[in-house]
Amino acid sequence: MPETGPLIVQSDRTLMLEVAHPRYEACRDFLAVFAEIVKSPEFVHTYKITPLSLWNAAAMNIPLDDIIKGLYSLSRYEPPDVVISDIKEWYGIYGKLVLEKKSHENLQLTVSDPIILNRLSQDKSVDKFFMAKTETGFLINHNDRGELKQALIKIGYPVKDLCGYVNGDPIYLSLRDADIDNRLFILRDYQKEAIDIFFQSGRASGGSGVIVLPCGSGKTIIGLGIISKVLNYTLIITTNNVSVHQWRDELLSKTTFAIENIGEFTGIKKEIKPITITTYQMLTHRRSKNEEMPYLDIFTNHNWGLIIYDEVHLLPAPVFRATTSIQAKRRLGLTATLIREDRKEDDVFALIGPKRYDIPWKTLEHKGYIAQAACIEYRICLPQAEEIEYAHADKRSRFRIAAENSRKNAIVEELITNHYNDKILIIGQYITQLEKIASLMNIPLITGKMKHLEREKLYNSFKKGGVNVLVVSKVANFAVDLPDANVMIQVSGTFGSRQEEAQRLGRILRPKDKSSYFYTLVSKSTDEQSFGVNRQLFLIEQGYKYQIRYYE
DNA sequence: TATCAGGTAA
DNA sequence: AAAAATACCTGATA
Repeated sequence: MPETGPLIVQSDRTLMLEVAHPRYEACRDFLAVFAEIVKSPEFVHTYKITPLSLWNAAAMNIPLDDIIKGLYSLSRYEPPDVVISDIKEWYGIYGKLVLEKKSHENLQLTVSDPIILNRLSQDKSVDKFFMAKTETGFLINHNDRGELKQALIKIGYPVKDLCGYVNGDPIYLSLRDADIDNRLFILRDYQKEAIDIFFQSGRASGGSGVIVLPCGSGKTIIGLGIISKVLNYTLIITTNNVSVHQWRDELLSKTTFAIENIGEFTGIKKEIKPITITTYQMLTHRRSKNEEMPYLDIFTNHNWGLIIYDEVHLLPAPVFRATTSIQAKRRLGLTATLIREDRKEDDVFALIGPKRYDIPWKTLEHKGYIAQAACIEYRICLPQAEEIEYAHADKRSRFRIAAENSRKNAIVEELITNHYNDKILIIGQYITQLEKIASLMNIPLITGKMKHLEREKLYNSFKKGGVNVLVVSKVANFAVDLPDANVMIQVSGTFGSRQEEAQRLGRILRPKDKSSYFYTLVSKSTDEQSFGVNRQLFLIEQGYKYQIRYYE
């Protein structure tokens, strides 16, 4: 047992990782497979082992032995037996409950552990699904496939679903060798790998599940690749209309599929075609509360063979509900983070499927597919008057006072001067704050109020070089058409959203000659600073380090 | 027939 | 715990 590892495993199942250790990076990448970061101060990062990450690791066929051996070789002291046996137990649960097709109507849930079998037959939350008990498990109606898996994961038992899929109506298309502008178009190695793994898993256990890849790494193309393998009627659900058009344009540009076979199902057009693209809002729309959702039956009213859930971390609850009833259809979730701020990760696991593929952001950076980025956090004191206001304010107003710290403006100005050769986006939470920055420095401001045509004009001059700095509100969180930049200055952000921070960094990661800079400005020793810490967790897990600079 | 303002929802 | 943005529908206007 080496006494020099970077990791300390404690019996409360937390892991402490020493940042300055030479094997820090190896250990961080190792932990990403089965643990979650919970705190990341300068010297020691804290992780916790979660059952869900272990199930995802098991579903991706990462050997348990690798995890255990890795822990021993990276730990400073011998890992406590309780932790090792917990890991073995949690990891081992995946695969102990297997759902298979028994007959046309019935499924068989096989439980290969007598203790779990016994426990399940007495559990009130699941026994209603059991039509009959067999020697090794239970008989289930195929209509309960989704609800059962959801209920079981809630009590700690993920199900390995081997029931297979029904095909939808057939289509034909293939990927082009060159896109519509005749640029040669070849799948990158990881894109090919993701497509193959998803499709292969379709034969044995999957054909459903989630692919996790950074923004700008070509998730849409992976979707197209999977459509071209499944070759069935496909429903694509995404977050907004711009993204609907982007999917349509990519289909036209990169596949042989004809435009008359692509439908848009949105507020403007109500088309159902062999490949149909719609939005979550469309599906969950209702005129008023207490009314039903008129479009939610689109899932079952047509013979889809594949459903693609774009940005699966944003999937709304009613779509989860609708998804429980279409477990026999192939389902692909695409996302950059898998983290949901509402802690519904287990619903994604049970209803869309386990994680099938992911690749760390830093790996893509090393391969040159995404740009190198430096993350810098400025901690800025409040000016005296605002400090007093902050001290007297109630909890609710505090965050906003800290966010709108007027000293941030001077720092923004300084950063713009330093980056005179770069493309800069200034992004923030509050319109008043953004208006002030925009008018002080005479920079164009884009908010949700601005008409789309006018936005496009500004995007264009930013792209061409007439404008090099833009101030943008939350529109930039969703705007798919926002041009590339290489500097982002975040003057304020939503409370603790790891997801938002990741998305914003993703904005400046398109590969280019210059490296990228992500500045985040927070008021020192305020609520804003502590929320900032939470925001950064996901990116630190992905290998980004935040430099901290102070402004007294 | 297309477009816009106003209201609602999550 | 809070603000902003989006996308839906309806009904009016040209």
